[in-house]
Amino acid sequence: MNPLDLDRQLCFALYSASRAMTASYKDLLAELGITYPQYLVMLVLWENDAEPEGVTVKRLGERLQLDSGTLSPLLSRLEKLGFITRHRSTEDSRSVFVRPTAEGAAAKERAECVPARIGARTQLDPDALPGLLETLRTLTGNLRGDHAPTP
Amino acid sequence: MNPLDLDRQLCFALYSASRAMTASYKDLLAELGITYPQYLVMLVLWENDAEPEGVTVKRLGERLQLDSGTLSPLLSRLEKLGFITRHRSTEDSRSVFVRPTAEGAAAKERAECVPARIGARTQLDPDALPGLLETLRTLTGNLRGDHAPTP
DNA sequence: CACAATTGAATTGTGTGCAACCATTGCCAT
DNA sequence: ATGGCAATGGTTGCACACAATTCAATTGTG
Repeated sequence: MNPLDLDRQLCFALYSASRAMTASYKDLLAELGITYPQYLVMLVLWENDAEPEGVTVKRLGERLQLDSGTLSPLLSRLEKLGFITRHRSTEDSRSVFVRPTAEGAAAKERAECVPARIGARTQLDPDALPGLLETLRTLTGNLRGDHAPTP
Repeated sequence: MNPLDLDRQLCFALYSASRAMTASYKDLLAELGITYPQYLVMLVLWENDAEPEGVTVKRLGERLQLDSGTLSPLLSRLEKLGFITRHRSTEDSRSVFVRPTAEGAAAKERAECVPARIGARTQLDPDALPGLLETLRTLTGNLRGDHAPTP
């Protein structure tokens, strides 16, 4: 069998599923006025709303596996939208803390129904979800692991 | 439980896995001199190398779920790289046929080892692969299915 | 046949991703 | 202290994605 058959490529199945997922979020997030990657940033901020200072850009990058080249302009847009503020750390002025504004914090309530609505659209068996999550996480870890030239 | 927990979001697991996969292809495709989306286009062209005319842009878009806004500039780059040629259909001059050049066709041989090398990096049980593919395809279909406002 | 509606690509504009580079800041061994 | 070095975030440049628009070519309808 042809090893290059598109429909047999895991990469394409992932690529398609990921784009379909992002597209499905679009109308729900439009109600909040943000994009999907911006939503991911807000998830991290909402998770850490106990931190009075907020979360550093470095920590956001680690959590989402995004570098400053992606995050910097994205955070600028979130700032302009009034969802977050940025301020340099007084401890170490290399670091920049990101914190939700009152409006950004309030958006959390409106976002709480989003996962369930997406979950319904997937029509997946809820019992199958944890296994799929675990498989994808393992896969991601394995792919990130071998940075070696070519096993 | 917090419904907004990042690590419990299928969307983020997919997003991470897809980006890790694309990143993993990078060094392998660098040997061919193309990017990952360009590789996907070449897969479709290689699949249809029996067609003497090639494949239309429309068909490429259907196969990859990409619109002309993405494909047009991507095809321009593949053309400049010498991998493909484009020519308008004589039957219906709205359509544009895309065909691999000799160089583009020859690259197929060099690409044949790529899926196996990626497969090794995933460290997935080969028996688990078909099930995962099926799950992802079903998921993609379900997400594309409901274009309705908000089930 | 005229002509409105549709189709297929290309173009434009916005927002990611990511590599490469840069400026500033902190750290540390001399 | 101080010169070298790592850490942090910003900037630049390129390549997607995708919505919206444009334009030419075709099709459907009376």
